[in-house]
Amino acid sequence: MADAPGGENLLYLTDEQLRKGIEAMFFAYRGFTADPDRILEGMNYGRAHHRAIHFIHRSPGTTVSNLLSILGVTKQSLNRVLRTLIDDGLVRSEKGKTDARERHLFLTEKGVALERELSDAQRARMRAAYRAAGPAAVAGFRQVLEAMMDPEMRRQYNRLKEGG
Amino acid sequence: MADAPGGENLLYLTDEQLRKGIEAMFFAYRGFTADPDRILEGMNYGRAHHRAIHFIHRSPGTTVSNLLSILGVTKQSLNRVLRTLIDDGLVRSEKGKTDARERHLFLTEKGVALERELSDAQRARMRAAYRAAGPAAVAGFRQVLEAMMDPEMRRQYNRLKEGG
DNA sequence: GAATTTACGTCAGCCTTGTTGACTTTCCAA
DNA sequence: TTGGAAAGTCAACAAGGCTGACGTAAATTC
Repeated sequence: MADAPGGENLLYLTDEQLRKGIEAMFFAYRGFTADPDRILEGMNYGRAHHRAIHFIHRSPGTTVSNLLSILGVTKQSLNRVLRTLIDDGLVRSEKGKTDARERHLFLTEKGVALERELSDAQRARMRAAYRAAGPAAVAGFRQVLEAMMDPEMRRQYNRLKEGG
Repeated sequence: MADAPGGENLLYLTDEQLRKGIEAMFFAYRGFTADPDRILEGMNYGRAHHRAIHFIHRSPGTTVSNLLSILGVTKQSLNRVLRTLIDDGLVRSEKGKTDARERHLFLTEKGVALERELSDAQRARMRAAYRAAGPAAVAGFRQVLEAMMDPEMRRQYNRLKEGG
């Protein structure tokens, strides 16, 4: 075993190890989205709707611009999705009280029901994976993912974490 | 601390922990693809081209149908991407010797160069994340991702692992 | 009070990347 | 020799990104 000058074993940083990690991310993300995708297909919604629903559920009353910065898309793109969700009665949009330019977003009962269905499916897979891997692996999993984020995204992620 | 009947602490399986994992996957995947996306933007290619290039590099001489099953898209979708890569001289397609129906795919020098550029960027981020998290965390990371895959994808992933 | 900025919505058009369906060509194997 | 598999192609369509331009209402600043 070749150790680094500092004494730390760096075999886990070889290109081969990194490539395995890259491929693991690719295949795992497919699994990660597979169940919600299956539920949404055929009901006129897609992954974009799922993301909006998730974060509105997560932060009820969030504004459009806040959602924009979390999702990292243009307002035109988000608006198209939000429009259908509002028209279909899954999301409610409320004019702000202190700042009437803002729109605060909430899930309706119907929206909550779909969110539940989607997140139940996604959590079930996550739970199975967590259970199979064990608590120590889960801690490592989260550490690596967090380190992989762009700083701005890490801020968003941590802001959500605190809030929850 | 509430332990499970079996004596195992299951706090890491709470809905809250699972939700954090879900959000971590979402934000981390954005970071994961950000650097290659940046390189590809403006040069007529997208993530689909990156994926094709990656797996052709990974398994030189792979057939179209093998690539299809790895990427999980339709042949029409893959063909469009492959067409532009072949036309632009990044990929070479060779009629099979033992089975002439098959097309074996290889990267040209130009293709290898782009693959290198893309994977260098992606590996750099991965390496930074791995280094920040440490070897134990990396092992856990890979364990959880592997457990999250669909069985068929896990087979693909492991086949690639052995090969490499 | 007027001008500017901010938050949001919307129209129009474009691109990538996914889909289905229909069809042809090539070639292996029964 | 014929059926079926592998590959490629054409056409059409949808989701969901993007840019640019424009409008409106409300807040802020000058």
